[in-house]
Amino acid sequence: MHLNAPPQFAAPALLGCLLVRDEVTLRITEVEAYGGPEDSASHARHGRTARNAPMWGPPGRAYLYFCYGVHWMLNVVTGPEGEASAVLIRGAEVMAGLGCVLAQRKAAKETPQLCAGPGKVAQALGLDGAFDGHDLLAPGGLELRAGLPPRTILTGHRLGIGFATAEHRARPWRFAAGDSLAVLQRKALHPL
DNA sequence: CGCCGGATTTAA
DNA sequence: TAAATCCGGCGA
Repeated sequence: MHLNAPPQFAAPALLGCLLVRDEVTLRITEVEAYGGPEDSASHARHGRTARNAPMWGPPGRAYLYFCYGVHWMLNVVTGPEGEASAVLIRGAEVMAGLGCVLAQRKAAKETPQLCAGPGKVAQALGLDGAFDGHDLLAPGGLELRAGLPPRTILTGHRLGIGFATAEHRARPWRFAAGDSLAVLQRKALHPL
């Protein structure tokens, strides 16, 4: 993991890494990079505020926020402390604790899309605002660990952004594991 | 202080 | 295709 790097470099490095909480272990399959004030789609676009403060913090911390009044979104803070950037965890596969995940997700059985989507990932891990700012590299609570990196990586544009500026098209912001089906709109991605 | 709209999910 | 359902940030 190279978290002390710009988000577009840290993002693909997070693919295959593990998110562990109690008996649940998820393997990250899809991520999306977000930058600082210069990134018009980032929460940091209006500068530092109470909500996005974790984005300016040291890498390896969690940044969680409530979206659409419905779902929590998990980000891994990247880049050097003092600069804002983070990587949204968009999808994952269940490696352990399937029973817990099914209960959290209120699902009857496992499917490739069980944890495909940022809201689903946080729900599967039972996360909420209490984990905002949590140190993912320290033991306890929610942990980020090295895992099995994908053999190939897919890349493409961001999802859910209602506009597409030249900056957004200039380079890829979304990355996914080529060996996984836990990826939304996989057809929109292409090999790195 | 009130309004607008969003890094989404699910069900109809 | 729309509803669910909050709150951050901006304009007044």
